[in-house]
Amino acid sequence: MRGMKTEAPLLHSTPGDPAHPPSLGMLLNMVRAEIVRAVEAELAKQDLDLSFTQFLILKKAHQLGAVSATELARAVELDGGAMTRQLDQLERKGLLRRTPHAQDRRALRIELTSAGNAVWQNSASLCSERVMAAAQRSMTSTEQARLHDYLGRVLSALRDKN
Amino acid sequence: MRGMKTEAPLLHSTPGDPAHPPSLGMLLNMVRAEIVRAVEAELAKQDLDLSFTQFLILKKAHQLGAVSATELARAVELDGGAMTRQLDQLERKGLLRRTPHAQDRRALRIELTSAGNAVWQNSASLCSERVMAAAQRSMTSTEQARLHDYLGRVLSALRDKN
DNA sequence: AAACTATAGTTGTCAAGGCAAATATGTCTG
DNA sequence: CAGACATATTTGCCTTGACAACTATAGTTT
Repeated sequence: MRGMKTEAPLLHSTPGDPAHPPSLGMLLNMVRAEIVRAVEAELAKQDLDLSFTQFLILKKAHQLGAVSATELARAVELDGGAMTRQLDQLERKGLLRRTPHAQDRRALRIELTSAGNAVWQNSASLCSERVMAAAQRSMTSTEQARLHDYLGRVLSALRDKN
Repeated sequence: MRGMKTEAPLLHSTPGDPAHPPSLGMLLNMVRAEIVRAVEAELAKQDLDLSFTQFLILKKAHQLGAVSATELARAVELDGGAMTRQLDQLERKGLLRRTPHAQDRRALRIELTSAGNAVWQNSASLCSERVMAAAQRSMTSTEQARLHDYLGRVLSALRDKN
């Protein structure tokens, strides 16, 4: 069972060892990393100084309208503490604002500023559209739907485990 | 009920969100996060003090046999500096060892110890098998193959972009 | 062989995210 | 109503991973 094959597997490995095809988990990791990288590259090309996380926050803030910080955090799957700090940055950039929540004095109301809306609609959203189009261009729309469906099923299978 | 503070922090799947189904990128993120969480939970249940990254390093070290640190880093898609520190930890735990490479005095030869091999074969590998089985249990083997295929195609589409 | 250039590994630095504690406020129960 | 408990946000602490600088060694060129 020991790795007693021919000596010197040591130099020059090209990404993609034929003997060990990437597992599902590895593939997910790689695809996700590639998407993040591509989106950030597109954002930089538009001279937008936004991390992928910040991009997601803008996206959700635009989708959801006025929400609390916690709701936003859940929407982008980010820890509450991390969200506070990202909101600090985005507020400093003038892209969103925190206002007190009318009914709940613990909570905030997070809202895109007009600048934030403009950045989203005129630049940032297009960046992700380009990347996602590139990502899915090798699949028919049927296949795209299937991929989506499979991932959703994998997710429920994992979450329903207990 | 008393004193029960934190349950699963960010794993709420907000059911009331029909207007904005998760995008492909978001789905990938969620599935990956769920797999990482599940594998780490399984590892902890076996009293293995291993992070997901360390789990991956063991896996690849077992798959590849004796390799250089750089090759291992590429195999798990980890930065070289981060790899150094993970190797420090795994060596301290007695799971692998660094020996000088015979032909290249810059390089190392990373090898699982017998303890490392035992941990992998008797515990750690089974953890991921359980998780991956759970993840894929809702799909037929045809569908599993298709999912794998689609992800591979998405990956090449993104990488061949330039 | 000397001079470049590339590569392996280590280390320092930094930003990001997770977790826990703290604070303020809301909600429920007896 | 009082007290217990839950929730929203912030902050501190810690770990991780990316990136860059550095050292040592290989390989290549002249």
